[in-house]
Amino acid sequence: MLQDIRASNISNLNSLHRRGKVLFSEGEPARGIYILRTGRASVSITSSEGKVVILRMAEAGDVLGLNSVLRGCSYDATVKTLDPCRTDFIARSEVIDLLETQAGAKAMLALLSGELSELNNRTRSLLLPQTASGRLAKLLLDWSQQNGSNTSSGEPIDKAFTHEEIAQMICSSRETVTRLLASMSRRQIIQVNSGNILIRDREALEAVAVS
Amino acid sequence: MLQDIRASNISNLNSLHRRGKVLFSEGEPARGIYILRTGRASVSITSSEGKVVILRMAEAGDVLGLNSVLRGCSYDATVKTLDPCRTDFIARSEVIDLLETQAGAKAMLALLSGELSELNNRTRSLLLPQTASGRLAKLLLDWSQQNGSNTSSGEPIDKAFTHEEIAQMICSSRETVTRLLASMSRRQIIQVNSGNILIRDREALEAVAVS
DNA sequence: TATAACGTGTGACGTTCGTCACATCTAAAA
DNA sequence: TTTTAGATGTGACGAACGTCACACGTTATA
Repeated sequence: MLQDIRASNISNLNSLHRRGKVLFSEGEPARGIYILRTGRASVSITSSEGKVVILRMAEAGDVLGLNSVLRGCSYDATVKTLDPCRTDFIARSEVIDLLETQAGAKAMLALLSGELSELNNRTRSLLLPQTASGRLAKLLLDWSQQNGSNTSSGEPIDKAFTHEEIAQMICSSRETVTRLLASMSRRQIIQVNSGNILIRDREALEAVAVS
Repeated sequence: MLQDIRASNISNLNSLHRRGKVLFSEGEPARGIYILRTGRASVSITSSEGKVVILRMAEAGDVLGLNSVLRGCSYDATVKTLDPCRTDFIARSEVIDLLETQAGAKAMLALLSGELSELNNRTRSLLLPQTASGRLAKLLLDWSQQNGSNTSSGEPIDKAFTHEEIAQMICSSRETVTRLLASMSRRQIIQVNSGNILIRDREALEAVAVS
């Protein structure tokens, strides 16, 4: 696997980044790939007027920028750390070399395949629900599935994001997120604690998600 | 290249389809890939309530369903022909065999890479503009770029889609598309003829696209 | 030619939600 | 502790647009 690069003889650059560091921005020539070792990072796109949409949250083990590097073009998204992060970096030329090995090519195929599936899911979650409440409900359900994958609705979601960040994930505004979370709380569908969210009525949340 | 499969010894199934035929639907187990030889087809996703979003228009040479086949899961989109179409079909088992060859793996890598880039672009076009007019303007500009890639704005766009189809491409409603096209016509930005659209004022259209 | 079936044009209306404005609350820095 | 920056809560307002309803045009199919 490409992520196990430390075991190989590829020269990689290990770095530590503070919270909020931009690893690379949309439009910069793709100089190489980053492998996230610890911490989380957001993968987002930005419009010329500054609107931001977060496409996915990267976690430890994720490879960032691979497709842009393979295509030899500019990065097609911006990656910003949400926590202090440790990363490995592999320069473009070495990635291209890896492409010639059977194992390397297959590893990259698996990575791109995974990225494609994930982007497909995100696209579906963002484009199909017509309302902001639908997108928010879907996001919460996705989170609860990733978290403890128990069917029991007892597990709280410990994703600690600001309303602003959530808004960017569901293509909405900060105020709308505040209002929707408050409304769902009032209706006993969820319970918002400091630092986590608990789903109290999964049926109701699923009903909102399809609206 | 995978698309040149006719030259190889892979057993492929060549078929003719009428306009409107569904090659495969979201959720069906991925039995194999389709290679579009002639005609166009829409790649779309559907919500449980019937809302349809067209993610891309496939054209001759495009390979459909590859990622789902590689992952061994269900198709993640629905493909419907817009014209009478001729297709080749390659069963999953043969695709998996191809994966073991260096050339096959690299060809698939290139295909997935292209798909990922395209989906990224579509995502950007659909999620970043906050208004329907912005998304429509962006769609028209994309079309004019694909068409005659001349910078001269004289080339008409000969895509013949119904307002309903355009609405599904820009996540809007049929009525809104009708109204927006009429409005842009009135403002001398475009000229709508039967079967094609001419961009008369590219500057203005670009201004609408970023709004 | 008749008659659907489908695409298009347009008015009226209400909901959703983005935006502005400001208050309050929390937590980090000084 | 005080200060300050960021996060959250909430009201008011209006633009955008989805939906319903129906008229009109234009191809196909009988």
